[in-house]
Amino acid sequence: MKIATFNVNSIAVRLPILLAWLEQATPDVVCLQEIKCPAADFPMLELKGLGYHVEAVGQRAYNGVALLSRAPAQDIVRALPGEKTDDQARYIEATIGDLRVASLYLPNGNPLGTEKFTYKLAWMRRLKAHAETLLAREVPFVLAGDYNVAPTDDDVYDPSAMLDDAICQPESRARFRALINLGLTDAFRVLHAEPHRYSFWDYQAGRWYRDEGLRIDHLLLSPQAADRLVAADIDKTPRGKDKASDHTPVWCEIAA
DNA sequence: ATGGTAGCCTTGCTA
Repeated sequence: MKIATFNVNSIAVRLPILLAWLEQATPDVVCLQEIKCPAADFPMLELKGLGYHVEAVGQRAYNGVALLSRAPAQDIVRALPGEKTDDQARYIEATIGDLRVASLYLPNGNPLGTEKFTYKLAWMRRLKAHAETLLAREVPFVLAGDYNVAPTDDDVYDPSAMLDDAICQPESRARFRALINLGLTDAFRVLHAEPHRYSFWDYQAGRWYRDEGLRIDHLLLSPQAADRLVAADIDKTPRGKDKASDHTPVWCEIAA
């Protein structure tokens, strides 16, 4: 089963690029982030036309996540547990085949010293707690999405330029490592040792043209899913097109 | 050089 994560930065604007990528890459499951629309406005028909079931959690203007899957999604959870007052559309999880799959959009957290960074760290604490719950169920799972964390300086084009960014803070990285230390596997990194492979390039300052990016989109696998990992990579093709997202898809293949 | 660009339903916010 091929599972991908793609922050589209508006599904309305990115639909042509997404459809072209689905036809070329033929993933079985796609975790989308930043759809930036209410679920009712999601372009269901176009995706059903390519053979995908669609489940989305959205809101107006910001955030929003979705799951596309060739097999129907079952037992859907539409929010990250642990905070009833959090109404930001950042999490959806479902059973697809024999896997539990989540599409998550972790808060960016900038600027430092504000409630935005506090919210990011609290969200990461909740994600860890929920991962522990999933591990206790002993069902293979994949937590895929835009983590807004570059795990190490190898995942950053210029660490000195990111010293004051929430994406590279020691606290952000410590909470990401806490997820890994539960026994989760970074699907791309475990198969690719080479540094400076990116999934995001800022629109500004010619970052894409100069390959100055960040690796912040990740697929974290439970031990039972990691045992079945056969391939993973970043597909830069969609980022090079006209009207591209600032992110590009990351994918992994889990043996049946 | 504290800018630059993109998408929001905009005159600023988020990234």
